[in-house]
Amino acid sequence: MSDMIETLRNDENLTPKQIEILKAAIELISEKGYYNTSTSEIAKRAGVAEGTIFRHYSTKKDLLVAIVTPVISDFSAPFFAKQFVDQVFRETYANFRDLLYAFIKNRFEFAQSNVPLIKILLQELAFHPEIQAAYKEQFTDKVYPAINQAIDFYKQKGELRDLPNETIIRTMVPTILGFMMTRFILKPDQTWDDEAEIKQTIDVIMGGVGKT
Amino acid sequence: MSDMIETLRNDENLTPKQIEILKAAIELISEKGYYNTSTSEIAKRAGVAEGTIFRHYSTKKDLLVAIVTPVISDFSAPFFAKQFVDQVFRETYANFRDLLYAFIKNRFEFAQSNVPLIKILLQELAFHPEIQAAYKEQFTDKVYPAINQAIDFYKQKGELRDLPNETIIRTMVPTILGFMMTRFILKPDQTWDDEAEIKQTIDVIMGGVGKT
Amino acid sequence: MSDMIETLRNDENLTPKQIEILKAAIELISEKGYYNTSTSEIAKRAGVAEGTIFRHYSTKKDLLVAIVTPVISDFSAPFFAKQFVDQVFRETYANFRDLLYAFIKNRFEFAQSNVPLIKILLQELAFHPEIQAAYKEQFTDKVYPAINQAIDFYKQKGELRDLPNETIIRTMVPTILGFMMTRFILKPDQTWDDEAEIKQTIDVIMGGVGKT
Amino acid sequence: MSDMIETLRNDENLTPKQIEILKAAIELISEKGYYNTSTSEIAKRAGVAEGTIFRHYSTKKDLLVAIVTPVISDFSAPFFAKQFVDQVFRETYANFRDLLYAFIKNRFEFAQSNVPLIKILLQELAFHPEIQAAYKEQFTDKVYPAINQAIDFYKQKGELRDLPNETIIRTMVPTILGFMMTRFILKPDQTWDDEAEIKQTIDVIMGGVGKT
DNA sequence: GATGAATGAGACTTCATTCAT
DNA sequence: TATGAATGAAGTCTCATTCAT
Repeated sequence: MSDMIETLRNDENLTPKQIEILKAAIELISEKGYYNTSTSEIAKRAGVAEGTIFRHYSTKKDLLVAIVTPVISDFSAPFFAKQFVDQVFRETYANFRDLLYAFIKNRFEFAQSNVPLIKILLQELAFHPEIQAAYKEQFTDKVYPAINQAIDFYKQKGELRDLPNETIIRTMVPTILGFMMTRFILKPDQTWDDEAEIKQTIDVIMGGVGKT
Repeated sequence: MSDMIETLRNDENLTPKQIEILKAAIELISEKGYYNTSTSEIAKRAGVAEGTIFRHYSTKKDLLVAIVTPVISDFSAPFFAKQFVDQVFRETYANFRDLLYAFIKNRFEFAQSNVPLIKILLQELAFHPEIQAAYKEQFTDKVYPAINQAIDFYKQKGELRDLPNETIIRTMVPTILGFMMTRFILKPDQTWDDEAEIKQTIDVIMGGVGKT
Repeated sequence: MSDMIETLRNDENLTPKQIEILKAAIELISEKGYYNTSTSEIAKRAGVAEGTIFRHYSTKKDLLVAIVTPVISDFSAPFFAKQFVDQVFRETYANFRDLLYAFIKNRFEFAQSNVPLIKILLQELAFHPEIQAAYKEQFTDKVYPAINQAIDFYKQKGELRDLPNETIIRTMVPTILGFMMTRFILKPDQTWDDEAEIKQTIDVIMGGVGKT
Repeated sequence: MSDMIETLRNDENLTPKQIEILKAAIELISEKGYYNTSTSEIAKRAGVAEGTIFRHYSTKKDLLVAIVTPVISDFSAPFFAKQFVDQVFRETYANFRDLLYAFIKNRFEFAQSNVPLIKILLQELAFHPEIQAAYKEQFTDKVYPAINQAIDFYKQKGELRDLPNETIIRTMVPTILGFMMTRFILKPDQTWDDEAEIKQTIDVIMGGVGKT
């Protein structure tokens, strides 16, 4: 998991103690939830004094937000940067299936190395307006327009049925998320044939929104 | 919402105070979450003394469990009672599409009148082993075998592709749940054409697991 | 000191524990100041659990305000009730000297039985806007107008020099307060001839503002 | 205010950082009180590291004492140096009125340029034995004997009534302090005719203790 | 001398739970 | 059965002080 943090924050300057705090907090909160994890526990596991936590994050909730918001932006960032959508889509992916495959594969790998963070995000999103705000900003500003554009593009190419974009999205998103949640959170210990599952997920989506 | 509780508990003997407590608890916990709702708040909204809550539910968590476990059984109960599966399936539903429609419609209505309870269930499932136990029992013992049987039945009738049952279920469940969660929890205020959405949901599923 | 509290609050309904809390808080805060007195200390001295304090006063500062505001109103109340000023002044006190004597005597006795409370008031007034508000209300609304009226009355009777009322007040108030503070707070343990001191205080005031 | 500090400490060797620390501490403590001012705040406003404060003042209270004790001695110093009393009094001031005027005028100006320091002194005197010690030493050793001597001198000259010195002092001190506190602390923003007020203050005192 | 990250004791406050009435 | 005052353990957070750099 230290990989994860290094990955996520290699641009910020985190002191070693700060990294320990984040690691401990992620572990504990992801296991037991935000409200069942006390700052003293986090401090103990991180090997720092409790006061040290508050030197870096002035509030317990600040710590949570500091943990969770990067996941939100990192989850959507790579695939939905504007120029990516504009330029790369049409050149790179011959058809919607290919795009879908690349996308799911890529996000699958991201999810795989960020399970605890994603768990925390899903669990706490419901109760913390601060997290909701970060989430909404990311999705309404970046993800949603990008998906829309992609859908329009492949509709024009005749690969998608003439359903409202909303409907197409509402078909895709829960299918993909449902797969990933089952895979990584609900039944992470089961043995999985990931390639086959990804293909099946794509089949489901294409069956629902693709042109025969 | 009092309807809901009366419906859910018409077999148990609940005193009026107990009903007020449950109603208050459901409202508050569903709005703000279990850990952000204090027993004193529940007591105040229910119009009872704080001690009264503990006369009926010896623990705050007991109260939560008392709220949540009925939803779990009620959610699966009607459709998955063993005799229902055995006898009714083959007689009633000409094909898998019809079964799916009836099932989704029926559970849709149930969800509609139990939004707060379902919200609580989803939010707290992650943190309370007691709830997980109830959930697992219900699903492994009742729902899963029933679905399995139904799938086998319609596979034999040649309506479903020859995928592992597991895969078929993992296609169906997130698709249906994803629809309902979007419909009732994420965007309850949007105007919805429910019939159309249900059909689209069925299309997606059939596209993924049905034989062409 | 229990006298004091009974006196001050005999109209409110205070539980025994609440009285213990107030007594302990008054003692400790008056000795060591608000910021040097912890709620746990107060609880210990009062013989209650720390939580009990917060059942009655939702904040440490609330407790302080509850202690201090009654002194503010009680200090000015009896002598400055409007009807008192209107009717009693001119009938009861032949001259300003007599009024002054009655007033100082009366407030002297009040101060005597409320030393700890007055200490707290003086010490904390500077830092707590809540207390300042109560103080301002009491003085601008009640005390100040009453004094003004009395001064005008005795000016007309030719007993006071023709100074601005402001000046007269600024002569009287610090002289009286200075006496009482020296008497009760700075040197309470010295032996005092109170009657003589009161007369001297009156002489000073009359020397400054009275007509020869 | 930097004037003030330079004035007060031109004999000590203060580094620039130390001066910044003192200035910041005086400003903040005088505004918000000792307990509401944290060392980190002082450090920030002074533009130094928190540790630097503790290099110069080993304790937060040491810093307070370092701020407050000079005011105590400076307030009394010039007028009450022994030789001053002995030699200058009888030569310089024809009568008590003149002495009083010179004294009040002089201390008035001192107070005027030291408002924040005096505020701190008054506020914290009650709670810090260290400050009380400095105060007592100054007054019992220097101020009190000097005043006594002066009073005796002017009593012999027949200008003061034959009251106990104690009584005369207790008339003078609160009257003068009361005026200055009203002038500089309670209502500093009101427009004041200082000369007139000083004269009135003297009138009050003379009315109380002077021979007619 | 100066820094500022780290400390840890202790402050205030919350709240599920108990129990005498 | 119902009450609600009382409890006390545990939580979050503050801050004067230390110390390695």
